[in-house]
Amino acid sequence: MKNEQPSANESEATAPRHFIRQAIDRDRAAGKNEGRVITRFPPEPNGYLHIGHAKSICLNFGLAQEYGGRCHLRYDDTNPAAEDVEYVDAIEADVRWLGFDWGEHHYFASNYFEQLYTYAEELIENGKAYVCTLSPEVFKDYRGVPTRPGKESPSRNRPVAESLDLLRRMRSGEFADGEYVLRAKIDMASPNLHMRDPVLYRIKRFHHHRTGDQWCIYPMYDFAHCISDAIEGITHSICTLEFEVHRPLYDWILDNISVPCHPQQIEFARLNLSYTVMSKRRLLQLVQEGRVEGWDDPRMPTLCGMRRRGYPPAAIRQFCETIGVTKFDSTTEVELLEHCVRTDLNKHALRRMAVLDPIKVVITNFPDESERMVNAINNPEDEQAGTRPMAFTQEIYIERADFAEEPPPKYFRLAPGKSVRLRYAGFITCESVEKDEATGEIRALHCRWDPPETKVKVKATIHWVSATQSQQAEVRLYQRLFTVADPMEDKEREFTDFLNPDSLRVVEARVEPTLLEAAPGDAFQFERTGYFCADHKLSQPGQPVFNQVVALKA
RNA sequence: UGCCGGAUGGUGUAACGGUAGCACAGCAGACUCUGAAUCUGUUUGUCUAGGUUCAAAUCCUAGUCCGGCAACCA
Repeated sequence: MKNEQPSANESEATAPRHFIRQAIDRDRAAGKNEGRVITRFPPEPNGYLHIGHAKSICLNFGLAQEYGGRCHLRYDDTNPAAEDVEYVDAIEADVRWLGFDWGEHHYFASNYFEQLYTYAEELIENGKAYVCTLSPEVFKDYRGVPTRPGKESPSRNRPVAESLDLLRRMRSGEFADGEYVLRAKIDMASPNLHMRDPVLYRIKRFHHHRTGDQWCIYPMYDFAHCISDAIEGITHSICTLEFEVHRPLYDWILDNISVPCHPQQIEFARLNLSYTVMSKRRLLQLVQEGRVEGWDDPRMPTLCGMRRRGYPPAAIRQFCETIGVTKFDSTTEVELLEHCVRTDLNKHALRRMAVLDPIKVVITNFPDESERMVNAINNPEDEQAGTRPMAFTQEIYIERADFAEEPPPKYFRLAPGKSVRLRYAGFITCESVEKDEATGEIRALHCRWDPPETKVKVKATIHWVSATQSQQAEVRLYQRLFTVADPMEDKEREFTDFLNPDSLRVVEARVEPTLLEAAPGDAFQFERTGYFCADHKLSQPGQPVFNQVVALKA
């Protein structure tokens, strides 16, 4: 399937003026940054991107596009203990797949290590930072708690020259991990814990995926992030709510060093989705415990999972626009995401017939060996998609659920003595039921056939495939990964207790022969059943495996 | 019990002193060679209490409830 780029008016058409757009409008009206809008998407390469990241990606890249600016892709790779190059490539593939392009603007915080270090020395020289010798345990004690102020470190008034010397020796590898840290000199009595002389650099002997063993000291997020933003000339540094309390520190650092500009940090609420979990830690746990088949398992809320599942990127973008941007911590119902997926696929997916749980129907008045070609419409939403021929034969398969021996009230489909229309192929009336004598299981239905021209009044049309011409294909049916809307709600139990044991069901379906030519990623609507997509991992040439993207509405 | 943020139907959002709107979900109906799509109708909402005003979701005061913050993580 083609990955169409998001058009500029894709978001503008329905764009509500959420508070970040309003802030940017105000800045531009006031002539701030000469009206430029430069944003950034700053993932840490320590896990795979999920639908929550998509919200941030669409926001940052979308805003840049909307205002004629640009968005940088920058890795926040300041903690080599957690990060790996494996994730870098995966992140890029996901952002591209979503439809966004960073152009030349591809950066790593680690590219700035030398500059960052220079700013650290500047801070010391200005008396705004010092090297502290407190051990981690004592350090914690000195920090105090939210309701009680902290205590000043004995190192706080260390002479500038001494701190400078110590920092240089930290860098040169003279000390053991954790022996010294560089701290900002702010206010140990601040009600904001992050302002109580926060750590700026720590000694950490870890091989970095980009800088190798060049460094044994690494900057903390708070120090690296704001300066990286300033170096890149970011105008609006958009992040999630939990960084709100970091904003005073973000501003303090930039106010106390000679950076070229001072970006503005703006926080918004991260996405929560019902019937799933969204933290990297828990997603990793599902993978490691083998609860799913990997990060890209189609049941995962990861972008690679959704890609395999067959979610169109345009649907995810539409979803991200629809949910809006606020500072209110909320949970969006997964039904809305599914609605966006169906809306997109309804317009674009070719229709095909596939019988997931086949039961044989023998047409009693149809000549043996003979076949009748019918014309099936490929996509009623798109005339350009044309038609295809389908062979109607003496024996066909229909869905087991489309026959009821004792039909309940309001059951419109096939039953003994009752008629239904076969999609594009006339009508059948059930004359007799052939059962296995031992088990009572229905083996086949014997039906009389009437051509399409016949004037018959039926309430239902069902799908079918030729028994002799259809092919076998593996189809994977998915349900929600969890049985409850909020797997984290019950604090007494593990979220894995709520895993849905039926989240994956594999069936052998009978499909139209042309479906065997489906290429990985091709999406179809199996009529009356749902949307399906050829899996790019499990499919073999000529033998596709289909993932259920989403069912049709009941 | 400290600081920061937040509160509009079941859910997500809009309205920025002037008719509480949209989408999803639900329900009912129309249409239909997909019980889909489409179309129509419809149930349900401004956290509470005061105040300002001709007029308050919106401004003010007090409260209630919810989220975040005490990694040498990001």
